[in-house]
Amino acid sequence: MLYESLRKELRSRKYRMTAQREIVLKVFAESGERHLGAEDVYRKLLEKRYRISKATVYRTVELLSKLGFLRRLEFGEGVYRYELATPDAETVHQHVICRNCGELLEIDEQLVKQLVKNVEKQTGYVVTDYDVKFFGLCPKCQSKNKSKADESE
Amino acid sequence: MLYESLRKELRSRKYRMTAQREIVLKVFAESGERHLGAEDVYRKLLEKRYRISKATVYRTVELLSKLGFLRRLEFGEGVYRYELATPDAETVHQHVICRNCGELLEIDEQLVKQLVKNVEKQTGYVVTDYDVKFFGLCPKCQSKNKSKADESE
DNA sequence: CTATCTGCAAACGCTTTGCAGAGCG
DNA sequence: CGCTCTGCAAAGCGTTTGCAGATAG
Repeated sequence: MLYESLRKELRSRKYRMTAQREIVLKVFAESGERHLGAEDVYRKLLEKRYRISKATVYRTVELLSKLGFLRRLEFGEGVYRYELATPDAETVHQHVICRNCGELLEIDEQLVKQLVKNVEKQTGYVVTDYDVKFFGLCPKCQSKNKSKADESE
Repeated sequence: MLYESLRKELRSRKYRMTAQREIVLKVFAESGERHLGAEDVYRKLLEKRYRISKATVYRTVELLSKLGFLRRLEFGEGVYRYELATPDAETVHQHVICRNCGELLEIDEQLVKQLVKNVEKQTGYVVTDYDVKFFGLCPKCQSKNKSKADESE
């Protein structure tokens, strides 16, 4: 299971398995929320009475990303967020974000895949990963908001 | 010209035209580099012996974005960058970024436009803007790097 | 055992804020 | 002249780092 493969991956790269690393990974595995910042993880651990230092959380989250257990995201808030990277399923998700209410919707990966192909062809790059975000108004806010769009941003 | 339209836009929104605002805009208009962080702008001003406070630079850059003279970008470095938003030409650009050497290439906007259409259709959102980044290896680094891909990130 | 990892606290870099004085309109 | 803007310095926030002691293997 997950922690076993963490152990294996760590060993194969000459890192050590520690309680802290397992616990941090567990936060992601068990958390309902999907996009956690390092700071969020730290707070969650405090709530659960785990005594892991903030520095370790930051280091761990980065390590877990490097190992492929987490994926680093970014929504232009000035914070890095992370989520569980389930390597089996295709769970990369690109988003449409409502500028008004903040609603966040995933978009069909297939649409993006197509684009990636074309980009590779056009640029000669090998694309290993990507980050696609669309901003706009969700259907709900389209009907509501005709006026206050100006002062808000 | 540019500073005139800045003056107008400011007045129409009840802001004032100040030397600082013009100067900051000029930095973008005259700078060769395209993606400047607020901190970069501040340093450039220091070099040129302009005595504008950092706080003003931050405030100005934000204001200029709000007014549509600048556009805020973001490349996952934990810094906001800005560029001149030339409203006439279609200068939105999406990028392919090399994970190895950092080279940054623009990709054809048309490719992305297509995707936007589909996303709107599928989600019901009105997409006002977007942010599309691809990461991978540029042709040069593809040939060079067969080995050190691991430790680097 | 010893190299890696952790905790702590301090440092960091970017960004924001409060306030008193400067200056645009 | 009044209201906005600026400069300054301090604080804020997320993140990183140096170091001594703890711990995995």
